[in-house]
Amino acid sequence: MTQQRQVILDELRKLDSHPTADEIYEIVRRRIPRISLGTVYRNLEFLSRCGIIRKLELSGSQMRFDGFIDRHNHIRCIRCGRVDDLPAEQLLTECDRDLLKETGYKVIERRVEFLGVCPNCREDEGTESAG
Amino acid sequence: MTQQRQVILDELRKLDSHPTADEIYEIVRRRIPRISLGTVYRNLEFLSRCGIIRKLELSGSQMRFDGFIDRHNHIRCIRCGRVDDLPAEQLLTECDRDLLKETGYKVIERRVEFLGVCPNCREDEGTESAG
DNA sequence: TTAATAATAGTAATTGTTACTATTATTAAT
DNA sequence: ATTAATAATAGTAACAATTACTATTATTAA
Ligand SMILES: [Mn+2]
Ligand SMILES: [Mn+2]
Ligand SMILES: [Zn+2]
Ligand SMILES: [Zn+2]
Repeated sequence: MTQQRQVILDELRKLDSHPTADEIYEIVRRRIPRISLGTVYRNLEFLSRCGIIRKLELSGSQMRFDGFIDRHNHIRCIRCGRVDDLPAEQLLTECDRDLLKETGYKVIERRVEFLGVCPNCREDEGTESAG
Repeated sequence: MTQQRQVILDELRKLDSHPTADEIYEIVRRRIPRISLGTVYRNLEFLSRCGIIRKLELSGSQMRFDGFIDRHNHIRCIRCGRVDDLPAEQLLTECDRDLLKETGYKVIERRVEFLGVCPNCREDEGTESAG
């Protein structure tokens, strides 16, 4: 834990706004004015690989980061881009109404993406030493 | 409908692979060798704005395009990046097993993102002329 | 202290995408 | 046909997010 890494982690944990790397850079700069953007990216990558933070690969191009690693989903505003947490397993149609009450968000759309291993790749795994 | 636009649409509709703009460019080039990547991007944008194709903003950075606009979700291979269709409303935990049978995909993770309008933006809408 | 290791700052390179511009194609009016 | 107006193109430049590179600085282990 270098000073830079610690400050990045500290500042990220203060936020519930799921900032981009650039936003974190601007915040950390107040405490470490000479830190470089590369260091921010490198440490965010490091921390998320260690499972200390979460890297959110939401739709849209920019990566966002989350200081809280408990299992939860997210909701994004299609107007301003803001990303908020979603109470754990609040899901699907029947929840849209509850969500309005609980978070104030009017749900317009839901995106569900499954991640898995395709048949081809599963075959490859079988072929290898010990998938 | 220019020739370029038509060929882009034709080729996209031949595929079920949800190609990136670059992949479409490479394919269309075989029929129109002098087409430019800019034209491909411009027409994909145009076609998806018209609702003729779908632009998929899945997690991960690159945009993908879908010639089929009926409502369906997608599944991506975490190994090779391949994106496949998902039978319409197959959803969540109990489905993982069925998905394995139906698509051959071993589900590792699910990502659900809600899109909506945040409380702030909803307030703004109220303030404006006619939301 | 010196050598080995690791992380950094600063910058350059890469990548996906969009914007710009001069040229070419299409249409409508003469 | 000839012209003018419009739209789309090819090619290139600009852009923004991210990653890679490199010389320097900090840390640790002999
Ligand atoms: Mn969160
Ligand atoms: Mn599809
Ligand atoms: Zn908003
Ligand atoms: Zn695969």
